[in-house]
Amino acid sequence: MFTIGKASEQSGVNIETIRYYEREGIVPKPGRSAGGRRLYSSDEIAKLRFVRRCRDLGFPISNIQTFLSLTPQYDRSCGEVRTMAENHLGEINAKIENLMRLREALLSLSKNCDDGTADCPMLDALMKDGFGDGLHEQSSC
Amino acid sequence: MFTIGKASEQSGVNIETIRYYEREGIVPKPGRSAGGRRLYSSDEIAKLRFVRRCRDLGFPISNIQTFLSLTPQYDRSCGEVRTMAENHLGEINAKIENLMRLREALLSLSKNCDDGTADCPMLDALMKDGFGDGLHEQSSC
DNA sequence: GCTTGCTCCTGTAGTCACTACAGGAAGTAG
DNA sequence: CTACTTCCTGTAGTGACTACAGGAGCAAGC
Repeated sequence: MFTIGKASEQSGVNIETIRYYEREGIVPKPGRSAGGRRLYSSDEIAKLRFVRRCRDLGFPISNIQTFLSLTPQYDRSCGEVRTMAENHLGEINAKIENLMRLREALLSLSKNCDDGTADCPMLDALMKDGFGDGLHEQSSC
Repeated sequence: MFTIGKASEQSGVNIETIRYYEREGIVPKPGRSAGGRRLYSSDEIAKLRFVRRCRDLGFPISNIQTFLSLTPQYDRSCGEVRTMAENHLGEINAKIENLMRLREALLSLSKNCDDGTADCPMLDALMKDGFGDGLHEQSSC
């Protein structure tokens, strides 16, 4: 059994975050030592690691809770997991697309700054009417 | 002069968000009508629109506050704006890269789900040791 | 046995950029 | 005058943590 510090080290989850996960019921409450300290088994640490990896992959906690509730009956879970992963992939793709459009917009704004005149063309353009409205709607390009 | 509803419509900033910007000192307090309602000039609405566009471009509020403080003396601002825009571009590029790596990881995880066996290989892999640790460090690929 | 220093405890508040809601007042149209 | 809409203030909630205050447990050295 490991204290929270070791569990944090081994799982890669911050100590404060572990306590937060416990408070929120995302991971089960661990046992305690005589002095009241949390004690984690290797399985519990593996669960923390699992949560961290899912978070690293960008899954929201709500998804991870579903994952954790599914894991005992693996045989049913695969379809659900796949659906959630696909939804998540869709969101990631949308985010990438948005960021790339945003990058283009920024580049086109800031390259004008090279001309050395007194005014800043970038702020100018942002102040004017009509630029960049509807940046996040897919109709305009 | 326009009420907050019209200002919201014309600037594209939510009513609650306008009040939030005022509370936080991001935009100056507008005048009030006899009955105590906020009244916005076209200039103030333009400022709100400017804030929204910058937010759409992903700038944090702190940057936008700098932009707004710079705009009166345009002649000095261009360099600073460009620096901030370039920093911001760097962050956007990093985000895009991370998301793309993340997409690859997810794809490679979820495509195994096709094989129709009872266990979910995706959750399996995430539970195991060694997968995906250091996803967000740039050393690993 | 005692001190030092580290780790841990609880509980609360702060982060970012909003968003939502409750309970009431002002303004407008018929 | 009534009904309806818009607005007001103030507070709390969102997601996923992070930080801090003030105190307690624990191990090692003297």
